[in-house]
Amino acid sequence: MEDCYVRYAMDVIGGKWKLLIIWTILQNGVIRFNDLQRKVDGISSLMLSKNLKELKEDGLILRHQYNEIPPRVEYELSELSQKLIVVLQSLSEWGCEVYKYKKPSI
Amino acid sequence: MEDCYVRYAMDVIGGKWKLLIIWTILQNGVIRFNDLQRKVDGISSLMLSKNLKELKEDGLILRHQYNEIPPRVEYELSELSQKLIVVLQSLSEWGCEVYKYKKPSI
DNA sequence: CAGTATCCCCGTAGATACTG
DNA sequence: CAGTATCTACGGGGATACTG
Repeated sequence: MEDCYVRYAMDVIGGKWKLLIIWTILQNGVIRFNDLQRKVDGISSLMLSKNLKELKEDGLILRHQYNEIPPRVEYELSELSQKLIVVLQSLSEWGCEVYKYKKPSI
Repeated sequence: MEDCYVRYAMDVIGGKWKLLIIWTILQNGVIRFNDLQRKVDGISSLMLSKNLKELKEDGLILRHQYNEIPPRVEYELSELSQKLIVVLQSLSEWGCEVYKYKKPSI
């Protein structure tokens, strides 16, 4: 089935938070855990932690850990997720058309 | 937040079956309920019914009902979902890169 | 043929508390 | 600062049975 790579992509960027996290890192460049939590509105440290871990395992973000006190960990986008941005833009345009279809009254 | 149209798109094509259903209708053109169920591997009539209903409400498919005996209902893709195909192809290419990242051993 | 009604399971998301 | 452990809630997805 030819759509299985699409399914694969959806597995990796699906869920409630992942795209929001990627989007936030995109806008901020290198960013730390607590800064990220402040900017991704409403996310708990648990969810952020889980999602960052998965995104890292899927190769979408890079994690840099500095063994300092207090601890410092920085996150940034990988090349893979930067390629994703273009795709998301076209998906966004399509989503906009869906929106217009569903709200013709506005 | 600029990604909300993406979220909107994901809401509409998300879930386990929707892309599979769209893909199947794309390959078959106009198609009937039971034919669709046979070609979308593993789907129950309940799930197919639910998903077709939502896809229709979101403007992705067209439903033609003929009041015959036995009843005949045909489904086909709308223009909206045909525009989606191009986007899905680029998403599929990206998903393929993710796949290559995760399985460098193969 | 083309569905709907009902009940159930399990995985994702979240709240709370705690730690190196 | 940067997380993890534990428990709970909710909803998508599914099995089964039934119908115009």
